[in-house]
Amino acid sequence: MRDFIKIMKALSDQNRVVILKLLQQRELCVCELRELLGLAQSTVSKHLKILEGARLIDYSKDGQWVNYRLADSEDNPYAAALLENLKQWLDNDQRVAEAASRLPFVDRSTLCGR
Amino acid sequence: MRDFIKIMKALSDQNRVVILKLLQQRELCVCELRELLGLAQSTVSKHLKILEGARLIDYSKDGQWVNYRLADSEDNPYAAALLENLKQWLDNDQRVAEAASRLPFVDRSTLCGR
DNA sequence: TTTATATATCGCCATATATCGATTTATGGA
DNA sequence: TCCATAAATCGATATATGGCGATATATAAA
Repeated sequence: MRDFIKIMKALSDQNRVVILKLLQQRELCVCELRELLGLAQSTVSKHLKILEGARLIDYSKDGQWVNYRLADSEDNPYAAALLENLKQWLDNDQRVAEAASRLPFVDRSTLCGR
Repeated sequence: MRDFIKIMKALSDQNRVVILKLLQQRELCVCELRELLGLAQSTVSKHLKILEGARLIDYSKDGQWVNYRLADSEDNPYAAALLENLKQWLDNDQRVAEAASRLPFVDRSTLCGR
């Protein structure tokens, strides 16, 4: 039950759902997500922590960046089912579509560093 | 998105999930749920209102009782998917199993007035 | 019509959550 | 070694949520 509730809570916030929808397209670092969501960096980090705690996303470090991606949730039926469902859902949502449309133009090297 | 979030929020509480699992067995009135959950009547009503707002449950009046049941969510893909998933999930959860085991012995006519 | 009872609503409180700015930590480059 | 920068953590605040008891509403029975 605890795992299930954790996933439901993680999915109970619009910004976190948008993050998952964006990660369906490609891996993203925190600064790219910050730009796409228009939130403070600390807020994005906190959201990512919650998604990670629910085992909906994973990350790997790439130098100074941390790349986040959808979790490979073989051993996690709730996460697997919801992530699968989410692939079909919400593509036409205003906020998702708006952020996704800007995704191709977001690039960490122009955004962050020099 | 709003509908989706509403469903996720509705499913983000253990007691509400237990209610849905119990309603998989049969229709239940508020006083039966109050007994099975061990919560105040007003609290149960509030939970039911939230589940109803997410269109996960429906009700019909039967005299002084109000019978709640799982929603017939044909036109509601999010609710349909989650309710379907929930049928497979959480049967072995401690709280769900405990409440479900008492379900056969709960009867509105003994519970509520005589 | 009065009374009893099942349910809904209201008001309150304690806790949880979303957000931000400031600070800390970690990594890469000078 | 020192500095710049990406990300994490901390601290504060405003809002949301879950719980209860008290009250209001609706229905059935007397």
